[in-house]
Amino acid sequence: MDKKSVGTYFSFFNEVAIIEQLSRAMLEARLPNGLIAPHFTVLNHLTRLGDGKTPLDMARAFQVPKTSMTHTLSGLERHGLIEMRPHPKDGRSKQVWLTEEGRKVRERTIDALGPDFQKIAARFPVEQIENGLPLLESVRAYLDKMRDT
Amino acid sequence: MDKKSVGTYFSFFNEVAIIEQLSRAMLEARLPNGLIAPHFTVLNHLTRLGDGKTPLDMARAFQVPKTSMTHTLSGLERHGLIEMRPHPKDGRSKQVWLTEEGRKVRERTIDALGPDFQKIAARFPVEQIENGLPLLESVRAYLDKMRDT
DNA sequence: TGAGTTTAGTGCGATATCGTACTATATAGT
DNA sequence: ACTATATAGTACGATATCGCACTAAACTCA
Repeated sequence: MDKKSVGTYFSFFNEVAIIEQLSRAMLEARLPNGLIAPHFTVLNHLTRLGDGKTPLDMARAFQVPKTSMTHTLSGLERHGLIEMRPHPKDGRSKQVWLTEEGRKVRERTIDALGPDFQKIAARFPVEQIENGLPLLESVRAYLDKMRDT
Repeated sequence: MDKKSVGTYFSFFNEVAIIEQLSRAMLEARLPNGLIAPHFTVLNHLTRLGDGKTPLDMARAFQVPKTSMTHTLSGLERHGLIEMRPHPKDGRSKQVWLTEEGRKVRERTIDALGPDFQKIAARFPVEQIENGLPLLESVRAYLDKMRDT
């Protein structure tokens, strides 16, 4: 592969990494003290897709090592935002449930992000973001597939 | 803003975060022991844009806290991949220079990534990635601008 | 030019990340 | 059913991240 092409792929992943850094900082500025992005991401995931998921489900969903997920969940539990219960069908596994407080924190955070999203929307209409999504989704899916081969 | 739009922006940043996670893992699998993605990113930046940059230059380029950059640079220095020199014009500042070994490690890593890029290129022709880049670049630039206002 | 302000970098501490190794349970193949 | 293998989760340790507080140098502007 020629150097210019390699450079293009590098640029792509580099931009992605910087946006990740900036958007994470933006989110964390709105989170209550002691919570960081991965905590919120879990709350949001469970709210949108339903709770009762297993830790491994979520490690896979975010593509983080399961050992990192254990740590994130223990933080959320310590803050009383989730509850861990044994899995009814699998003795090795657990289920993660949102508490009332967990739902509230998620909602309040989204509200707090309002002004930030307003600013972004003022510059990037939702259609433009929608147009960009399919490429990101397919790259993500492909990297995911690459990983377990 | 309606919920659906908020969801779209969230999805966008969520995809970005997952791609960041996966691409970082891909890179780190090819790095020599003891080096992680931020180390490589610095080596690559200095190679492409020229060394002699200050730590703060690079913290800004990657949008990481300067205290994180200090840590990353100390790791690179410990591995003998960069050299820190006092800044000739500014007594508060420093300059970061690549060592021969630093250039080699960067080059070898890029070579080692060859097969990964091949696979990616087989699914996503470089034109497709190029088409996606402008949106990412402008989102990055805008978030950057938002941050210091 | 001196006092106040800004900027570059670091020390430190709390917490996060993640690889390795482990335990317990489940599943598969015979 | 019995053994071998695979899977879910965690303990632990090395290192990374990043906020806060600090020092030293540079800049500002009256």
